[in-house]
Amino acid sequence: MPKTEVFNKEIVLNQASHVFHTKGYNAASMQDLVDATGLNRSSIYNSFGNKHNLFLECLKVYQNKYQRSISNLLLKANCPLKAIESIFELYLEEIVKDNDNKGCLITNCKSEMANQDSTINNFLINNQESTLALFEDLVNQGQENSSINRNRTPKDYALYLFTAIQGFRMTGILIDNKQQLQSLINTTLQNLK
Amino acid sequence: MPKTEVFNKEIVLNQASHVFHTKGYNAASMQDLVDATGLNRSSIYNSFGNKHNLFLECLKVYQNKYQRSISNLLLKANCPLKAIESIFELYLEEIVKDNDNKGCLITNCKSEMANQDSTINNFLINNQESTLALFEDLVNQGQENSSINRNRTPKDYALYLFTAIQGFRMTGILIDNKQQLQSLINTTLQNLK
DNA sequence: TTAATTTTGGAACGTTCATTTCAAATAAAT
DNA sequence: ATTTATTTGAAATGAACGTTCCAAAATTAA
Repeated sequence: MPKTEVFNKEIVLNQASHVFHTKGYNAASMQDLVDATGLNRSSIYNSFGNKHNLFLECLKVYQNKYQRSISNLLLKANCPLKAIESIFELYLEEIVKDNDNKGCLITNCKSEMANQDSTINNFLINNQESTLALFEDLVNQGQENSSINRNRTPKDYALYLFTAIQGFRMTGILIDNKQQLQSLINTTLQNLK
Repeated sequence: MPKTEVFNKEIVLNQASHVFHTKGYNAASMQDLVDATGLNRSSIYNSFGNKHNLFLECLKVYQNKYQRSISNLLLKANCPLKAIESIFELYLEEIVKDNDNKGCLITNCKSEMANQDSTINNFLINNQESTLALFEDLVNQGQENSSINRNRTPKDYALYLFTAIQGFRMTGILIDNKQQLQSLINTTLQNLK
C-alpha cells in the first residue's frame, strides 16, 4: 500500500559523502546536501534523521568501500609484505585520482570531531582497532615467512603502519605528485624489510 | 592622547587559539571567542578584523611557539639524529600533556581547510616547506657524520619525517599512552639508522 | 580640565543554520 | 476506484551565525 522509497540510498550517500568530504562536517550545510543529492529536505530528514546521522552513515559507506577494496587486495596478494604495500598503493591511487585533494574522510573527521561526540568517537576507535588488527595480522605473517624483519613486534609495526597511513593521507592533501608519494611509500616500508 | 590598548594581544591570541584548537575553525563561534578572551566583540573586530584573520594570527602564534622550541632544541643537540629525535619527543610531551587530545592546530587546520582558502593554503604550504627544509638539512648533516644511513636522499627522508610527524599528531588524538608513543617514535627513527 | 582618540558595551544587522510542519502528490494494495 | 501509507514541496521556525553600529566610558596629552 505505501509509496515506496524512490531514490537509491547508496547513490544518495555517495553524493552526501562528497559534500562532507569536500567541505568537512561543520562547513557542509543542509542546503549543500539538498543540492548535491537532489532530494528534498524532508526526504533527507525522513530517511536519515538528521545531519549528524547522515554523516555517520557516510562514514560507514566510506569505511566499507575501503574494507572491500582491501579484502580484494588481500585475496590477490601472495605475500603479507606485498599486501601491505598494495594497501599503501591503494591510497596512493586515491590521492592521485582525487583532483580536489580532499584527504581521507575518516582522518579528516578524526581531526575535526574526535573527543567531542561519543558516537563519532566510537566509530573512530572502532576503525582504529580494526586497522591495527589487520596490520598486526599481516606483520605477524610477514615475520613468519621472513619477508618482514623482527626488529619490532607486530603490534609495534601495526601502530607504525597505521600512523604512516594517516600521515600519508595528510601529506597527500598538499602533495599529489605520484613519484614523490611512491618514494615516500618505499621509504616507509623499507623499515620493515 | 589616545586610550591605548589595555589587553595583552599575546594572551588573547593564546586564549583564542585554545578555542580554535579545541573546536576547530568552523565549530568555534565568535561567542566562544568572546567568552574565552573576556574581550568585547567590538574589541576583537577592532584588533583582529574578523574571525578568519584572528584564526590566521593564532596559527602564526602556534607556529612561532614550536619554531622557538625547536630552535632551542637544535642549539642543545650535539648530533643531527638526536636533534630529530628530540623534535619528535617535543611533540610526544605535547600529546601527553594535553588532556583534551586536540592534536596539532596546524594539522587540524590542514585537514579542515586546505585547498579551500588561499590565505590558509599559503600558510600551510609555507609551513610545509620550512619543515621539509629543516629536516632535509638535519638529515644531510646526519648522513655526513654517519649517524643517518644513505639509503635515501635527504629530501626523501625529509618527506618521510614530515609525514611521520603528521601521522604522529593524528595518532596522538586517540592514543596518548606515552610508552606506546615512545615506541612509535623509536620504530619511525630506526629507519634512518 | 579640556580636548582628542580609542576602547568598550550591548543591541541590532541581515543571513544562514538545522530542523519542523503540513498539505498535496504519489503509488502500491485492496 | 478507493484506501492507506509515504514521499514530496515549499514555507516557516527559532536559534545561532559573523559582523556592524554607535553612544558611552576611558585614557592620555595638552
